Order: sequence, then structure tokens, then C-alpha cells
Amino acid sequence: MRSSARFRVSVVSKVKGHAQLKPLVLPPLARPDGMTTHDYAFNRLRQAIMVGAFRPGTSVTIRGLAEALESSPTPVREALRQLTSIGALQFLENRRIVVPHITPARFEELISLRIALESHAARRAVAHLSERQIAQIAAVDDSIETEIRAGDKVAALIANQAFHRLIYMANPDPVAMPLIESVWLQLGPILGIAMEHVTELYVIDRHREAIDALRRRDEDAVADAIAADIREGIGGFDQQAVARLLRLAA
Amino acid sequence: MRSSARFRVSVVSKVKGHAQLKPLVLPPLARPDGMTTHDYAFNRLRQAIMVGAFRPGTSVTIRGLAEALESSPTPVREALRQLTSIGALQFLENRRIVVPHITPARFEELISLRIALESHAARRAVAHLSERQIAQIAAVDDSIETEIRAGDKVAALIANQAFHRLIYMANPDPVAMPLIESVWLQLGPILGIAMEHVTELYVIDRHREAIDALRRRDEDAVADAIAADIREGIGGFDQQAVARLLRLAA
DNA sequence: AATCTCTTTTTGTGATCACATTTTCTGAAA
DNA sequence: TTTCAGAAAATGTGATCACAAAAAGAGATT
Repeated sequence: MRSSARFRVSVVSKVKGHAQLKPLVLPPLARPDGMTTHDYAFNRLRQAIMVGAFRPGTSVTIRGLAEALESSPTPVREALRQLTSIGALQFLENRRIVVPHITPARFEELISLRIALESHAARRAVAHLSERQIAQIAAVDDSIETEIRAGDKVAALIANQAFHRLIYMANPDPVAMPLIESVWLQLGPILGIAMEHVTELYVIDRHREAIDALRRRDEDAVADAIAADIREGIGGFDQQAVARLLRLAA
Repeated sequence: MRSSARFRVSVVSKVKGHAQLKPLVLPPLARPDGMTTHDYAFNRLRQAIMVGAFRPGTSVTIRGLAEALESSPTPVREALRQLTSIGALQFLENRRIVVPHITPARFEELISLRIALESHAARRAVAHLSERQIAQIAAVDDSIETEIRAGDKVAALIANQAFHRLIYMANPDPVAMPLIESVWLQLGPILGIAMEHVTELYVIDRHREAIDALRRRDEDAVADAIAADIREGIGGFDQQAVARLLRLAA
């Protein structure tokens, strides 16, 4: 097991037509022994995008990332290609690689897709959850509150994702999970903006509702709680506030 | 514009522990001018998997495909990596690349996911469909019937996908489409089995129902028709028959 | 200052090669 | 015939290089 330091990565960010170099921090990520370079690059970038480390419109270069990750273009390119397949990045026709822009309409589509996918996944998971797993989920929910009160937005976000993931992954064939994560990735860059402007996170009480419903094995109630949770916000970020920010950015 | 011939590709197919070489046909695909080698490989393989050209468990090699596509390992590897990202292929721990196996339970999950995703996508498309687009959809539906009567299973399948795609893509932000295609890809290999064993395709009448509902702009009715269409079968293949085949294969 | 043109640099693409691991093949022993 | 060990072949991985296209920069002109 080998953990890696926090790298500084130069990304080119277009501002008013001019390209300016801007230092950016890639969150660190442990690299299990035996993991291929490509896999490491993929996971590292994926996680970075998911927690909002990149702004929409940011462009990255293969060689730049290869240098930052201390490897070569080949595995990085593979990682970037995979990330485009799941909507996290976009290869433009001029061959530039950018973090996709998000319009208010697209944002709304993504949120409604999250609701459809996740309420479905939650429903399909209910029958497979043990009491012990539910207790673990409740524990993660507590940790979200802790992080929110501590003001650590990234940690709160990651814990919130863990909360949802633990529910959906109870299904022995969690075929919806990769699709859900794809949507999370596409929403990630907005979170970066939200984290800059939203100072106050709110504690999520739909989670308690969901946990209670899980204990009762009430599929409809679980699905409803998850849907409401998503509709109201993204892990402590108020949905309406985020949408407002988005309209300003556009 | 340059179209390519029909290649024979050798794939290694494990049967009862023994590996045997089996010739397989990759459906041809036009290669637009300027398309990168990687993109071409990706699209070609993707389409092949989607229409059931590969059996579950089939394993492919980078060099083998590179030779078949008359290119080199690098772009092929990128294509394969992308295909794994969307669930079409799987890199095992021993580094072999295989078409994923499908259990009856996973099949059922995928079908129910299709229903959730596609009824949602259909609903979100209704408001954006013009009369002209609906007419085009009806025309594609007619072509499905034509292909079914002609007994061309692959053509019927492709036309059926076009029918669904035309509906969902009416949404100006079709964020659900890539996810839906991911599910189609995961179901593709089963279709290859189904095409071998199912001799009789049936004509789909839920499509008429969906078209009528589209004309009335009745979102609920559209969603219901699509859900029923999927529940009953996959583009002319009876769902129960496919599930039965799957249990036999396992 | 703004615009245009030409040069330089950067960047994505794809082929090739070396390396380590895995698989397959070969042949001897049980 | 089966089993096992060692050799040979095949395969995924990642670094490097040459090439073409795109972007950035420099300098002259308006």
C-alpha cells in the first residue's frame, strides 16, 4: 500500500477568451499495490471530478496530467477516454479535452434523472438490506452531520455519496450503480461552484426518513424519501441555490 | 467516406474449460472521413456487441482486434477500455478481456432498469416532439414490421433501437440516452443467444400505442406503453422465452 | 491599440518496443 | 490416460517517438 502526496496540477482555464494558467489541487488517493497506472489515473481523476475539483469548461491536457501523475501519456489517455465514456469529460472536435459545461436545462435534466435512477435503485435494494447494513447506513448518516457541522464540505459530500451508495449496493446485482455514478460525475463540476458560494450547509433530514422506511421494509416510502432528498439538495447544498448559481454562471 | 469490408475475427470462446477458436463476423460499419482509429474501433465493436455478435463469456484480445481492424494495440486498447466503462466488456483480474456473463437475476435487473430509465426518458421527451418527428417514428415502426416479416433479426433489432432512440433523443438534453445505451449493450450478448434459438419474431403492437399517446401528448400513457413494450420483449423477442434460454445457459 | 501573418510551441494520435505476467504447449513420469 | 513441470508463445502494460493539427506567440502593418 502506497499513499501519494497532494499534487498541484496546472489546468488551462478559459476566461473571457484568454487562457490563463491556474493551479489546482487534485485530492490525494491511496494507490493499492498492484493497481495499474491507468487504473490509478482513472480513479484519481474520477474522484477529483466527482467532488467538484474541476470547474465546468476547464480543459486538461494528456501530457500535463501524465506529468502530475508521474507517468506517461498512454495510461492517462486511456483514463481520459474512459472518463468521457461516463460523461465526466468531453473530447471536443478540435481535440481539446474539457470538463463539460452545464446549462440550467441540463442541470434540471440531470437532477430528474438522478431521482428516477436512485429511487428505482433504492426500491430494488430494500429487500436485500440486513439490519446490520441499515445500522451502518445510519452511522454514515451521522458522519454526514458531523462533517456538515465541522464545515468540511468535501468530506460531507463524500459521506453523502457513501450513504446513497451503501443503500444501492445492497442489491446483489447493482447494475444501476455505475449509471448513477455517471450522473454524479456530471453534476460534480457544479458542486465545485456551489462549494465556493454556498457558505451554509444544511443537515439532511430526509435521510432519517429513508432509514426509518428501510427498517420497515417499505419500498415506496424509501423511494419517496430518496426522491425528496435529491429534489431538495445535493448533500447539504440547497438545490434552488445551486440552480440560481448556475443561471448566473451562464 | 470509406466503407470497410466484412472482417472475420477470431475470438477465443471458452466451452467447458477448453478454449476453442471460433470464427465470428463483425458487422461492417462505415468509417466517416477524419474519424480517428480509436473512434472507429470503439463504434465498430460497440455496434457489434449491441446487436449480439458476441456471446457472453467470449474473450477478445487487443492484438487480435488490432489486426482485424488493421491498426495497432494503442487505439484498440482505448476503445476496449471505453467499452468496459459502459459495461459492454469486462477486464478480469487476470487481465483477460471478456464479454460479461449474465445470470437470470442480472437479466431481470437490467430489464427493470430499462423500464425505469426508458419510461422516464420517454416522458421527458413528449413535450419536445414535433408532429413531423412523430411521423418519422411511425415510419421507423413500419420498417420494424417489414424486417420482422422478412425474418431479418439483426435489422429488426437495429430498427427497434432506432425507434426508441428517436423518441428519447427529442429531448434537447438527452442525458439519459448514454445510460440507456449502456443497458442495451449489457443486454446485447443475450440477444445473440436469442437470435440463435428464437425462430419466430412477433410484431410489436405496443409501439402503435406509444405513437398514439405521443400524438395526444399524454406523458403517462407514453411512459406506460414504453414500459409495457420492454416488459413484453426485446424488439420482437419474447421476454419470457429469452429468460428461459438464459436459465438453460446457466 | 487592433489585426493580420508567419513562426514556434504545444498537443492529440497512433505505431513500436521492452517488460512482466499469464496462458498454452510439450514431454516425461505416474 | 492422467498429471505435473518446464519451455515457449501469447498477452496486457506502459514508455517513447514521429507525425500532423491546433494553439500560442512574435512582429509587422494598418
